[in-house]
Amino acid sequence: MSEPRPISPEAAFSLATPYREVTCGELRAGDAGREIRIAGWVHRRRDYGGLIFIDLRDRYGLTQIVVNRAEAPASAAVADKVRNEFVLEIRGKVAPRLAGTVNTRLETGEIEVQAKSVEILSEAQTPPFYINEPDAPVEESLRLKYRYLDIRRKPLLDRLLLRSELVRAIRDAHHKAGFVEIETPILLKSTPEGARDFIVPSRLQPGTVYALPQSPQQLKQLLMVAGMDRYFQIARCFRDEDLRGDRQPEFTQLDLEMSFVTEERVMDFVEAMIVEVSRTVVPDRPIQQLPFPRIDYHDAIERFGSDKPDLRFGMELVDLAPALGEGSTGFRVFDEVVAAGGRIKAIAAPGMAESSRSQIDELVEFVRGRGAKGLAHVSVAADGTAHSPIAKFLGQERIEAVVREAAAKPGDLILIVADANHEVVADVLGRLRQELGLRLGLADPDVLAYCWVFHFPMYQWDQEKTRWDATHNPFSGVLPEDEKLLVTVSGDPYAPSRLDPAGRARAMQYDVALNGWELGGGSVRIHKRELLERSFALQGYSLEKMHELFGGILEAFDYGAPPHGGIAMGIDRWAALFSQQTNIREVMAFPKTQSGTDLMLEAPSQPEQEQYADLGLRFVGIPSQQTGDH
RNA sequence: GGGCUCGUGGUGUAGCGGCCUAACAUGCCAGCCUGUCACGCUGGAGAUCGCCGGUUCGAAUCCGGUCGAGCCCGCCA
Repeated sequence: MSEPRPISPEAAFSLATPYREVTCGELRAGDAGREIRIAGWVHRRRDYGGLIFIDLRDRYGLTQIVVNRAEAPASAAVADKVRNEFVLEIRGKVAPRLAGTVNTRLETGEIEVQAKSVEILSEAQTPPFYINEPDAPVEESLRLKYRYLDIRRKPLLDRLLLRSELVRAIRDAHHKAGFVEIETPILLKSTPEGARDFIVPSRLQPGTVYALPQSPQQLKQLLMVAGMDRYFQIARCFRDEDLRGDRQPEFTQLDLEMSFVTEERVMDFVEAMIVEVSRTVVPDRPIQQLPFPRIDYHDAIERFGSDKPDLRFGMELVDLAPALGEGSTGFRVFDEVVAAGGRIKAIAAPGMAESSRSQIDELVEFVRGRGAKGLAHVSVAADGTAHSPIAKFLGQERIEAVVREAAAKPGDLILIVADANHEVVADVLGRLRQELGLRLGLADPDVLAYCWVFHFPMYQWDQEKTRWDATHNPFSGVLPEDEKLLVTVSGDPYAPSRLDPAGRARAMQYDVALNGWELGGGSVRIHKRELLERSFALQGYSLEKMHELFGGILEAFDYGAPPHGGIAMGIDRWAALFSQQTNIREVMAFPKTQSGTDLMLEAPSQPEQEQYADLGLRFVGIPSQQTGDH
């Protein structure tokens, strides 16, 4: 302890270590003549007998080592044994490369290191896939099993570095804006709403469980009551639901909350933060529109069929009612939909008029798989004339009105969905629009098209449980002008019904979408106890149940809760979009498979009997096995 | 819970009822080579085709089941 510091703080912070003075990415022509030590992995070895080239790699780059058998026979003898992915420490002299042997594709290509000694720090087996050919395809399960090797490869390495920059930029922006970063517990209390919880049995309180947080929602609200004012966290979240390319059982959110704010104020900060982060992390990616478009939820559904519209291209949904006119359309399918109070909408897909029968059949399959009964189409030929299998029902006049209404140009294919349920129409056309937008190359992959979607409905009716279900967050506030709608037709606040005006209430809820992905969502919360109780009653919670589940936060609200609101953003999705990936596993160091297993660590695994015993648990089999026994 | 796709030397693919004693590329091993950088040349080893069962005179190839991976629906504020 009393010894003097061996090295200066500058040196301690530098990348130099006892094994290496320089990294494999930093030597330049100006370093010629230096005697250096360098360490890394063998990227590739080229043996000329009298001359052996070794490309030494670390995460900073690649440096060519030359071993000359005549000049350094001992080093050459070691180099003979060297194989790919061995870890070496080289001592040698930096030398400019001979004329004509400079490698312009390498940042360090002007120099090489003439080895004076080669030491093998670690030997390596032949890896199960190519590390030195980053573009070579490898089955993903193999990459997951040997994730530590995959991370050596440039593409995944670069994405993890970009993610690190993303998180750094997020932290910088928040600190600049006076936010405090606070960690919240991972062992929490189960909450009833939303996704299935991951459960952790308690040993100290046998028979009870913790739940892993689906998000730190309640805690951040408590921090607002605590006066923390501006809080943020890069928070790990857990949801025990089935997986997708953009969904992992554990994932990372930027979670933030602000006090004394309105919807506008939160969106203003978040938008400015997003812009700053984007310009820092991906300066070459243009942001399509500033300020971000703010789209009312109903408009988003009407125009794009989605609450997370991809605004990089148009192809908006068009209501065909005006074109089809009053009375019978002449087409039974449409007439029935109209009679049932449904909707008939369309999109005009540019350049698809010449689609073959089988291509159109494929689109019909696409929409049927998503709940539509069928898909009608009208093609607009190059000469502007419209052709359609349903022309014989509608008549050419109506077909031409459809073309006008859809603003279809020659070469376009108008795709029409009709359904009594207009959610189906919007959803199906929205998905079709997104799919075709990508297929037809209408979406510029470089552009970042952020937008806000706001004023979501507060509730959706849950027919099974006969209650209103919060569409996003049970604490979301209602628009002041809609507060009066939080009542029941029965007059009993604990007896909600489908006909309650609450179904029309709009929430102070906003989502931010990026290129067709939901990037984040948040709201201004209810901070008044009385209103919260009314909202929870509509959601089917008795006073008693409410206290059992949310007692802590309800009590906290009795001690002076400031108006507050915030947002949570998916870091994994953001990183994936920044690195042009459609799968968040590609921006996670150690992701799980679609069945939730970690192929590297072989998790989950069976616990020891002792562990069960400690917890007072016994495994009684999975539910389907149980029923199968009877 | 359901639908679809995939599973062939280390890796990526081809083969899709007999000509397969399984092909190609790359990797791997050995030898040669002093200016390569996806080095080159010569030679060699290496898979019974995820697993189980069935159909057939005959199965990598067809069928059923199963395991694993992926995509999607359901599910997921």
